[in-house]
Amino acid sequence: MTKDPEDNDAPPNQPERFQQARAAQAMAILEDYAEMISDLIEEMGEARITDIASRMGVTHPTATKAVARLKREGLAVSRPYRGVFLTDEGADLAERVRARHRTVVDLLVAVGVPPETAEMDAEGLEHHVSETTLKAFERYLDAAAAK
Amino acid sequence: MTKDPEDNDAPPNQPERFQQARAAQAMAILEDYAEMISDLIEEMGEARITDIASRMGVTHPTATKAVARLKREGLAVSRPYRGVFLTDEGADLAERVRARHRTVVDLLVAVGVPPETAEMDAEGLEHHVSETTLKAFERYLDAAAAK
DNA sequence: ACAAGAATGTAGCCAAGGCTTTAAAAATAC
DNA sequence: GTATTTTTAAAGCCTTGGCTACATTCTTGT
Repeated sequence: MTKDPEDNDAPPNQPERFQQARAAQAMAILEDYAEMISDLIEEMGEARITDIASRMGVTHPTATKAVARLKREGLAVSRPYRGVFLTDEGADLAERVRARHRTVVDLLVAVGVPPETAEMDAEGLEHHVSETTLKAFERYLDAAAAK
Repeated sequence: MTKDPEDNDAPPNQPERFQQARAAQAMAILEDYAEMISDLIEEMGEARITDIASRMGVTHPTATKAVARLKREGLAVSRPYRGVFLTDEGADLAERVRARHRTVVDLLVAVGVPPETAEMDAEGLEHHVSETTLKAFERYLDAAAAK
């Protein structure tokens, strides 16, 4: 065992890595709700709290709180007893999230993950895929398609 | 806009997908701490609260609480003012996490992600990679190596 | 028109995972 | 052997994101 304090071969940026992973996690829920609201509006013309909750697998009060956070962040608007709508910024976010989700699923499938599993895992994975990695995924998929 | 309640083309398992992503998240921090403790023991012969905290990028009280959770889950043991050690179960977990981390980084690099970015993203991604997906990654890497 | 049921909102609880501040114990230095 | 410094612990606060229970408001059926 090396108890020598000199022998420190941990990457110096390791704390930042974890901090960044935590930051990504903080965005994750907002992203999920924004995308869900966007989906619901597209499919049913409006996003009701009840529908959001049931699709997210949470109770209505939880959905209400999440929507409150979205509103606080300027991503959504709503009036009491009415549906929830996205601001331009929120709609933008939802669109980016949706595109990223597709890319992640496609990449997983491309490397041999069963589609059903790819869908499952992408739900958690997508929030931690950086811009750089996303670009790399797109390039890989393009190359594979052109093969 | 389709307000027809019949038109419900959401996958019925969508709530489960989100619930599973949330469950994975709950394990994530335990996994990170277990792996970190394992790293420190290997590198320095013991894992001290101070070192754990500084590498995780948190304050010591936060690290202490995390260790308390690990102990509660039967993954670690420690006595006051002594280092932290992993139980067999904890060591097992750490080893699995470490292996998975390597596989994820390797796969990212294999599809064209810059190594530094791969390290970064893997920190968040790894916790959401299912067994099935991990196996697929391994097969892909084997195939690429044998090419 | 109004009663019943469904949807939404509000209040309050809990655990997790951060933080700061303060206290005690251990290790070290003199 | 004592004093100082470092490490650990303890207490208490905050936010997030779940929950249940209860109150209110809409909507709908008759």
